[in-house]
Amino acid sequence: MAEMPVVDPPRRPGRPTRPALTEDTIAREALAIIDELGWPACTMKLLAHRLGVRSPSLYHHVDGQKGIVDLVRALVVREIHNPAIQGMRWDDAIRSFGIAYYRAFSGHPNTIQVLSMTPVRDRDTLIMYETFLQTLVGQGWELPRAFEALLGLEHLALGFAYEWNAEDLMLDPAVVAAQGAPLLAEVTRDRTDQASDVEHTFMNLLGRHIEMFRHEVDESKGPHHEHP
Amino acid sequence: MAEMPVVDPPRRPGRPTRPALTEDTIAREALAIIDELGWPACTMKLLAHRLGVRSPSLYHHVDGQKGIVDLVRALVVREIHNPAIQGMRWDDAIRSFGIAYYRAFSGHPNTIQVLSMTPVRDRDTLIMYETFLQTLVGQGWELPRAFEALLGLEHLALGFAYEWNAEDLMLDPAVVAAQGAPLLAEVTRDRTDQASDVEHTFMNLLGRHIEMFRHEVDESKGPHHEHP
DNA sequence: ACCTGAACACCGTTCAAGT
DNA sequence: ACCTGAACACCGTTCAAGT
Repeated sequence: MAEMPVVDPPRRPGRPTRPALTEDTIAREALAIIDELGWPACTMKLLAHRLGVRSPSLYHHVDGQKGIVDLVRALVVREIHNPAIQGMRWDDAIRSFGIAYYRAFSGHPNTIQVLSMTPVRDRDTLIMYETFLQTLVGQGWELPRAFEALLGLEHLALGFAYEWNAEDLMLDPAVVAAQGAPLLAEVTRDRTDQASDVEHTFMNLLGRHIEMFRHEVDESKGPHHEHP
Repeated sequence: MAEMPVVDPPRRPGRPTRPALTEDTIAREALAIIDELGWPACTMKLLAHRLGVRSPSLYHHVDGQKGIVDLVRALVVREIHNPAIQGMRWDDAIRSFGIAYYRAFSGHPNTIQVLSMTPVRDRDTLIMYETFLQTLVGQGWELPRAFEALLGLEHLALGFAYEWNAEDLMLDPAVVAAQGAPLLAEVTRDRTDQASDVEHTFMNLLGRHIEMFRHEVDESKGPHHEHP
């Protein structure tokens, strides 16, 4: 049988006639690897290999690993960001943003552990935040309250998306069962069956969250009623 | 001047007369490094060095890096866990647990990014969760609801503790200011001054959270009132 | 400008040797 | 049982050489 060479030189040294890489192709391939295999698997070597290139080549297009984090973040944020929330009432805007946020990260749960714990530097993400803040502040919210709402929403959505979808489950049913924690064992055991209910549960909690904000907003508008 | 040897052999090979390490001393030193320098700095080499030992020695006491994560988690959880919540009314139990959770992680913000994204395997943590669930279920909560409350509480507390205290801020005021996001720039710029208000704000949101749960519990007990 | 191979510093982990 | 030095495999990153 004829064999392919074991070590494949994907390309000989020297500038190629047409660039082999783009920021965009790098970003998409990185996200694909993370979705399939998790963050730790997304090494410069594997990423380069799947792009038909050697790892040092990446440094001509991206600012190392931090740059790759930025690119992946921008890719996910692009799924979330909807400029149209500016025209919505604040409660609809919060709901819309929350759902989009949840859905995007449910689709890419393995990105959460790095994206949620890494400094935000890319413009796309900052603009998305700014749009959210403007929408609320434009409707009478105090800025710090709007920022709290943003953070609260993020953590709610990320928590749900991560806990139920991530590769490395926080609570492995097998581990839990081995210890003396029967209730915890029950709730983690059933969890996989309930996967379909998760979005529904999230929606529910999101609604509660919005009601919570509504009370706050009403209060900040003063203790007097319109119709005493 | 007499100089200390540059390379210090902390101890010659062979079994020492008295063990140089303990699970506990390793755990405490690891937490100290993380608090001071952040997770990435807590390498096996530095940890061993600060304990007056070479890195391979650690493997006689701990199951590698994963084992160290478990030890650090147990240390932080020991600051949170309070068995007495079992005797409290559910709303007091939630408040007490939430505050303890927040305070512990505010004191160790650099642990969050690994502890919150790593599988829980240690007994101490599982017992703490189990106690929380038992307290709520024992007062008529449905188990899935109690679990949601636990997750929601964790994410609320972790989010606050991390966002305001961590080494690597998610939003660096300098970076934000350089982009076109004036509201976000304002809120992140002021944030450092407001550090003292953070706990107060958290308490506020925690209270709202509990009220949210109260509505849910009331509803699940049926639509009829005690006194029609 | 852009890809290559070689090289560097730095990881975690294993293990035989020594007490 | 427990610490050591040596060794291994694997990282990210830099850089001179080549087109």
